[in-house]
Amino acid sequence: MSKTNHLRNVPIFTDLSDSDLNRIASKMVSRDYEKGQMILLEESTGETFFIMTSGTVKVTRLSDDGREVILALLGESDFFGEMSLLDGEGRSANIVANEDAEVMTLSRRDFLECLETYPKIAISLLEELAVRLRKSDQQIESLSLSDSEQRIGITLIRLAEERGTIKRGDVTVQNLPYQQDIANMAGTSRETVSRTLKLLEDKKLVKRNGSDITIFNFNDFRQSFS
Amino acid sequence: MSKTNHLRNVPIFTDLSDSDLNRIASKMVSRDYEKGQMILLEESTGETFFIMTSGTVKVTRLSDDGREVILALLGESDFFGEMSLLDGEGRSANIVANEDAEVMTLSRRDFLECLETYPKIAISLLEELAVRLRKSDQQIESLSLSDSEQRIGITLIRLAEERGTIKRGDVTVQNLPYQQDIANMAGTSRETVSRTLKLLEDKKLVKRNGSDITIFNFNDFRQSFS
DNA sequence: TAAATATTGTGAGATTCATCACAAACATTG
DNA sequence: CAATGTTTGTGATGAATCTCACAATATTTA
Repeated sequence: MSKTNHLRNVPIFTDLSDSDLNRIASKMVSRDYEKGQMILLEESTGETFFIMTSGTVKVTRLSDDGREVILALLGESDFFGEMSLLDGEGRSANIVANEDAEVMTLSRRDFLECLETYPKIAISLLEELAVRLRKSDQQIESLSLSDSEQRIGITLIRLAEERGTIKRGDVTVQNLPYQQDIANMAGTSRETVSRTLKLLEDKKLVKRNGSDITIFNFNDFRQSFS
Repeated sequence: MSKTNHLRNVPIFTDLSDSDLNRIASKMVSRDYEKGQMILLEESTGETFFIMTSGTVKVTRLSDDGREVILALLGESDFFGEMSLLDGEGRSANIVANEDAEVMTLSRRDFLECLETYPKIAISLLEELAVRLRKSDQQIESLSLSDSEQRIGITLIRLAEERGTIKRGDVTVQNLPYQQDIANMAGTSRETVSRTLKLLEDKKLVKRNGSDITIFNFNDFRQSFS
């Protein structure tokens, strides 16, 4: 797919004309990363805006003793790197390729110029940040109030909403992340994830099949873990 | 103080000329709220953008059984209500006047028009949302990784950074929130806050005086709770 | 395919912390 | 200044869940 076509799929660029898209695309550069490779490091100051064209990456924060919190999993058409471009602070998170990934990049200067030139992009970006902030707020609530079963349930819902496929009210997520990663998303331990997944299966709320999981009656499921 | 002068103090408006500020101010309406009064309710759809001119409010989420998570405490020149204006979703949080508060409001239509007309406002708003998102991410990390002492320490740091006064490396926060509110900010229980504050005092890291608290050697303190 | 490595499952014990139940201190109001 | 209501302090207890230690699978590599 051409660079322009990739851009067309990115929410913040959808409002633009073909010629504008081309203008922007011409300033972007492609880069490839292998699974496990660090794309952005905490502490480094941001000079680049990234848009994913394939693969997945995880956005994490690391504590001194090496424990990891996963803030988000991003896939095709998602973007990152905008935060430190916007507020000038250093990176707040690390980004690691979760599988082989391909991205397009825009320099700080071109990115900011883009915002000045196309107010619509700035507004779309505001919408996107509002959505992310809302999700963060929900996660803060869930971490503050819920027990581990709830938090793991909510994490499954997040995964299902982002990469699940629906079939008669049931949602299947293929290639569930490792339990350790789910634990790092849910703020719990790997062992607790193992036990809880089994518990959910015993309750007939989900069915596992290798690394796939099917959530039965997704709407009810979501309801009960609201 | 005039409406225009209030606006001048608000970060997202600082780049504007006097005449632009006046134009915007003329569209704003003042409102007063009494301590404890609900300003915004979860679930209601957002039609208004708010800028605080005096007092403080708390931004909360409530669980079904009435437990509360405090996402932020806002004071003069802070603003809120932009989230659901931007992404069209319902409110994600409640806003309650923590003490008598005075705000200026802008309608949805005028707010969005503002963004279109003054790209600089949109960019400033992006910066502000980036800052908030960064804080949320930090809080998610802290809730995921830290024990209650750490979380309470981090909460004290947040409070000190927002409303503390420095004196020879020590920072004093006057009028600390109630322990219940600190607990709701730190994701722990009121009793644990009580015990932990005493513990920090025993360790000579802080000193309490009625409802004031002084954090000794603030930089070290922040360091050790990073 | 065998061996090596990575991931998941599971029991047992230790630990943190929420909760309950009051007591003490502080503030507010008649 | 009682007295009434709020906020804070503190012990005891139990439940949730983390951690440790391995066993059992699954997956990858040689």
